[in-house]
Amino acid sequence: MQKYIPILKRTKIFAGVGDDEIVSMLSCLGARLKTYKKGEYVFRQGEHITDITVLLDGSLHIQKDDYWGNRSILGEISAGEMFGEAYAYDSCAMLNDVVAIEESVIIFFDTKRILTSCSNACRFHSIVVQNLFFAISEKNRKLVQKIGHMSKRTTREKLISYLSEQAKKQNSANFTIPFNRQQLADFLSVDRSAMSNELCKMRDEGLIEFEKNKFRLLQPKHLNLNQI
Amino acid sequence: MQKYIPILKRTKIFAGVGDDEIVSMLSCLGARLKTYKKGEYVFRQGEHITDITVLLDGSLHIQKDDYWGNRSILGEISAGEMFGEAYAYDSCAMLNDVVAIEESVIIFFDTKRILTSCSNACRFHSIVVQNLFFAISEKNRKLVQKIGHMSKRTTREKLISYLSEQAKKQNSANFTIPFNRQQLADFLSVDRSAMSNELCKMRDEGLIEFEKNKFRLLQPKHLNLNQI
DNA sequence: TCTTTTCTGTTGTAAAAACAACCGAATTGT
DNA sequence: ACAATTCGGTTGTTTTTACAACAGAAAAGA
Repeated sequence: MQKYIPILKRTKIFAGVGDDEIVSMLSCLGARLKTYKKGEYVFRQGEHITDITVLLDGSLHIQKDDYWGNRSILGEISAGEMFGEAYAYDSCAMLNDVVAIEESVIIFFDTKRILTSCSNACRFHSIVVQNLFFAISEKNRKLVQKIGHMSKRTTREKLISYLSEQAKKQNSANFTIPFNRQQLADFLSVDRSAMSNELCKMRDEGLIEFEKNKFRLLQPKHLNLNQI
Repeated sequence: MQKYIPILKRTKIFAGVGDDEIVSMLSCLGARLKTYKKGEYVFRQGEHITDITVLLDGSLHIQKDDYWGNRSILGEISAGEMFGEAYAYDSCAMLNDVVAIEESVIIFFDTKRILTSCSNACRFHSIVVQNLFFAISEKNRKLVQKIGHMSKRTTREKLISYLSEQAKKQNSANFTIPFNRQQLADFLSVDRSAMSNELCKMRDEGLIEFEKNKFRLLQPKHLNLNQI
């Protein structure tokens, strides 16, 4: 368990907690380690889980099968990431499979013991609860934003929605995005070439300028950026 | 404050907490009431909030303006619903406006006081923390599911994704959905008539049967529902 | 440096969706 | 019972997208 302290220290759930405190909290939180071989299932659809988990080593796929058996991969989890936290509740079943795509080490924390004040009242327990809350909140915000973009009807509107958000976030009409073209297309769930085409049309119409992943929004229609 | 106890009792955050306990917790959690006139802003884009809020009376719109000033309404909040909880964190700014669309009463809870064990250790504090966690988790799950549907390229795939999920959730190939056609189209972000058209094509091809909001999935390709 | 690979933009075509307009059935209200 | 409204389905047109194939530039690797 000791060797994973550096990884745990870098996770959101233990942000602001020192090495020593993490060690003493591992037992307090009822932490358990488990290793999975490549191809082994960590969670299965329909399963009821009660633990919050962090991937310490390896990588996982979140995948889903539809009624007709078609499989799709929803996302990848890499070391240090927390997962399953939204399902760590008795009355709800996992809706996806989680599968190890290489040998992986996972640490399990009993959700109840995290959420309930422990009897020996360890100092950092409330920090962990707050961290957990903030981590879920952040995931939540990102999901809402993504839906906001995806819900637009046309590729152009999706792009405008996304680029507007980035400009706001970076507080400037000039900004850098964390995606290349293919990644942005995947994020917005559109075809790359069609998106690239649309970006260029928008550039030709004088709406935006860009080079690589650096963008600039133009024509604010007499609006000050601060008003937005 | 007293008159809103019945509403609070029905909220997710106070599930399992009795009337008396709610009253005693209101001060413990630092609750504050505020009334908003029609059109008044509850939260503004860019604002940093520190409270978790519940709408006690009235209704609110969550809306967003893009860089060019186009406004879109992302959702409506009605009495008893919690909101803003994903933004109740110092380092993050509200990304949307929240506006009262009629006279509304809102209760504010200081997030820190909810997440930190209170000194007088009221019995139900940990229940509320758990409730809060479960409520956010549930929102999170719903968002992930929605993204799963929306990320499909065609209307047909979106429908299959959504209907598969419903079948799984209700554990039967026969199930009822909580939407009419327009609502389902809005949920999946597609055009109603196009979706209606696609549904009928799928019915003609023998994939599904439906009447009103009752659906049945057919042709499981030799798959048992339990395997999915 | 030269080769290979990745990234981005471009074009054309076929497929799909949005949009608009309409109709009949069902529902609601009076 | 009647009128008005909502709801779901249908059709045709226009717009948009996905898809495929390709090419030049940039980056990475040998």
